[in-house]
Amino acid sequence: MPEGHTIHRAARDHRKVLAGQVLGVSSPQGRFAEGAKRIDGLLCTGVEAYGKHLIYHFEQGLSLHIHLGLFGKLRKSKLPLSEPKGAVRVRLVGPGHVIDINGPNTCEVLDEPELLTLTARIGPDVLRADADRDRAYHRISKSKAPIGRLIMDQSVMAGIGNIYRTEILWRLAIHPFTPGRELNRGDFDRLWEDAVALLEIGVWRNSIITTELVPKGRGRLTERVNIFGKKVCPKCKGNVECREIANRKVYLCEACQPAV
DNA sequence: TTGATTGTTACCGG
DNA sequence: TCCGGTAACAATCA
Repeated sequence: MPEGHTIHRAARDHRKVLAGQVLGVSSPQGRFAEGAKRIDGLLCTGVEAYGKHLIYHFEQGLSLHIHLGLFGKLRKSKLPLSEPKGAVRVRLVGPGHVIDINGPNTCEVLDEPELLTLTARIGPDVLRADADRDRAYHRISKSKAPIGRLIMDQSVMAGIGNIYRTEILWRLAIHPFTPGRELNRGDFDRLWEDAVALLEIGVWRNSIITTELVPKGRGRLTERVNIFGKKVCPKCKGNVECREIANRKVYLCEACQPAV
């Protein structure tokens, strides 16, 4: 489920619901390491996203670090408490709402130095105002690795996942196997700005939407993409190829995204 | 039961 | 040192 937009959306939402409140924190299906620092009954001082990592800040310099991985899910519901559904590893209980965190890849309490170590290894996040895009360009411009690998490398730039990778490169007519150092600054800036725009739409609509024409109206918002998982290129009607980069499927149109 | 999946990390060899 | 490949882990659904 989670690319960067999911996590940023949760951070913005959970901040409203939990920040400034003393939380009950439990682990119905135990996931905290034995001897982990306790955060239940502490004041939640903020919620923040760094790429796909979600950080709940608490008093005493402690924070809860969540990474949903491929399968994890967040579920918010109103009090009163209901039975946890599925593999709930952490349950955050505020004055009016409950956040259940199902099947996260990472779920740990960090102190300040540990949080610094974590954030230091996460690249500039396209959805963060403080992101330093020059840092991302610096890495990309020096690498011969395919751009399809680099933009999904969270230490190069954070937030893009497998679907956005395919969609962004198609929108910019960049072949996924293009070496990073072949991109000029203009290409990179367009790529960065398209990532920001698409992920912001994702946050707003709570769904991956990369097509230009999104039907208005109140219909249920489902995922709308151009070529991810498709057979026919919507632009040229040609064949969509499916290849692999970094062990994940990437789709491309050889006609619209010519190799360099 | 099998396979696939909007993710990450550790480890190994070139 | 860097880079690419592989395995492992996570949970759910068709």
